[in-house]
Amino acid sequence: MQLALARKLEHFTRLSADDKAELGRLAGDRVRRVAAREDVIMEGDQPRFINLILEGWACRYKHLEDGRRQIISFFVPGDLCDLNVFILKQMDHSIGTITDVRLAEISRNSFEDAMLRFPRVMQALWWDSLVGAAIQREWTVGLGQRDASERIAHLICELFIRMRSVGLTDGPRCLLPLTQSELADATGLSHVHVNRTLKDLRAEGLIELERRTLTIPDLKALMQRALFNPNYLHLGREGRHLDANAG
Amino acid sequence: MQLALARKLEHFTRLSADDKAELGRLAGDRVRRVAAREDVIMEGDQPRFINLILEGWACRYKHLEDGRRQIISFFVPGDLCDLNVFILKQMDHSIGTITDVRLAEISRNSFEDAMLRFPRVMQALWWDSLVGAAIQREWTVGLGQRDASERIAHLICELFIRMRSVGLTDGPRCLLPLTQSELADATGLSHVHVNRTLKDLRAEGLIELERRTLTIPDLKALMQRALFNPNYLHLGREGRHLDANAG
DNA sequence: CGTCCCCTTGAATGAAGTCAATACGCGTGG
DNA sequence: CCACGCGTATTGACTTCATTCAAGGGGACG
Repeated sequence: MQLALARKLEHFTRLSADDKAELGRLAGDRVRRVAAREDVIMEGDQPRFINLILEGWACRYKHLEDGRRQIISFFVPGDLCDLNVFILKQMDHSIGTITDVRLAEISRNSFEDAMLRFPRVMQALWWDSLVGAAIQREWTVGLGQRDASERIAHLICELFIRMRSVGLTDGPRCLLPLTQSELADATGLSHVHVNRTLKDLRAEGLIELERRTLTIPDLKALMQRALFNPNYLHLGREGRHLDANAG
Repeated sequence: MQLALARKLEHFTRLSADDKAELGRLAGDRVRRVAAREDVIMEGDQPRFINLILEGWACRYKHLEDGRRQIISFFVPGDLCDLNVFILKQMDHSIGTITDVRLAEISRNSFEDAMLRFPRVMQALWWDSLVGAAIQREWTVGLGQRDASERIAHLICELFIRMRSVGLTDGPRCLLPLTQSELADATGLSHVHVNRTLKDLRAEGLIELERRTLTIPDLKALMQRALFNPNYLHLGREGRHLDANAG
C-alpha cells in the first residue's frame, strides 16, 4: 500500500521513485501508536516533532477557560501537523486522537536533512502546508457565514474529498469515525442540533451515515447544498512544472 | 521611524543592524499604493508577490456564491501576506484594503535571495507566519464558541495587542479604522447586532470608540470579558536563542 | 444484566437576524 | 450658505435559528 502522504502530494506534482523512498524513510523514522481519544500533544507543551498521521483520525482542538471546546481541524492519514513547529516554544493548542492512530514522529534533523536533498518533495510539503492554511480559512468562512446544514454538509464534502485524495474512499463511501459531539465541536453547534441537522440531510437524500460509514449518493448535490467550492484544496496539480518524469 | 515588521520580529528574536537593513531593502523593493476599499489581489488571480503592509489596514476576505462575505483576517502595518504564496497558482481568497494602504511587493527572487543570506531573519519570518496561522485558529475558536460580545471583545484585544507590538498604540488608545459592517463581516454577526454589542461593551466601560479611535481603559478587564489568552500570539521572545548581540 | 456512551426527540428558552425607520456627519455642488 | 446625497450608526419590533433541558432508546462490553 502506498503512503497516503505521497499519494496526496501527487495532486501537486509528480514525485520520483527517490522522492517517494525519502518520504517512506521519513514516515518510518519513529512510529508511535496512540489510542483513541488521547492527546498526542497538549497546549503548553514544547513541540519536538513533526507528526505525520499514518493511520486513523486525529484533530487539533482548543479549550476555553470555561470548558467550551472547539475542534480546529481534522487530521486524516497523510496529514502533517505543522512543518515548522519547532520554531515555537509552546503549543497554543492540543492535538488529540479521534480513533486509534499510528503516526510518525519526524525529528527536526531528519526533516531539515530531507529538505536539502529533495527540493521537489520540499516544495510539495510546502504546498501541503499552504493547503492546510487554506482549509483553516475555509473553516473560518463556514463558521462565520454558513448555517448549520451548510456547515455540516461542507465539512462532509471536505473530509470526503480529502479522504479520496489519499485513496481512502470506496466509490461514494468512506469512513467517517466522528461522533455527533465531535461534529458539534468542529462546527460550533450543539450536539442536539447536529443530530437534527444530520436527520434533515438524510431526509433530503444527500447523505447516508451509519456505523461510522458515510455514503454520498450524489456528491455534486451535496456540494451545491453546502456552497462547496473545492478550489481551496488546490488539487489541480498546480505544481506540474516540477513533475518528475518518473512513473 | 522604524519598520513595523522589524519591530514585530523583535518580539521573537533580536535582529542585527544588517538584518534590519535587509528588511528595509525588501520593504523598499517595490512600493505600491492602494486606495481604501479596493482589492490588492482577487480570488482566482495568480499570486506574484509577497505583500508586506507598510501603512494602513487591509484584510483577507472571501465571498460565498450568494454574496455572503466573511473577512478571514486583518492586516495591519508589518503584516506579510503568505510567505510561500507563489507555490500556488490561484488565490483562493481576495485581499482588499480597509483604509488607504502603502505596501511592498516582494518578488520571489528577492525573497529567496534574502532567505539564503539572512537565516535569522528567515527564522523570524517563519515565526511570523506561524503566528499568522495561530491567529487563524483562534478566529476559528472564536467563531465556533464565543458569543457576540466575547467575539468582538476578543477581536479588539487582538488588534490592539498587534498594533502595540508594532508600536502603533498610544497608551490605551489606538486606531481602529473598521466600520461596524466590517466588524460584522469579520465576526460573522449582523451589523445591527455588532452595533448593539458595541453599545453594551461601551456601557460596561470596557471600550470607548469614536471617530476610528479605540480606547481601552482597562485591557485586563477586556481580556477577561473576551476570555482572551495572548499565548497564541507568541510574543514572548521564543526565539531568543537566536538573538543577534546587536543593540 | 447493568452500565456507559452515543443517538434521538420534544418542549421551552434565548441569542442573533431581519426589516424598517431614523439620525448623523461630511463632502459636493447649486 | 444651504440642500442634497451617501455612507455609517442607532434603535425598535418581530422572527428565526439554534441552544438548553429533559427524557428515552439502542448497542457494545464487562
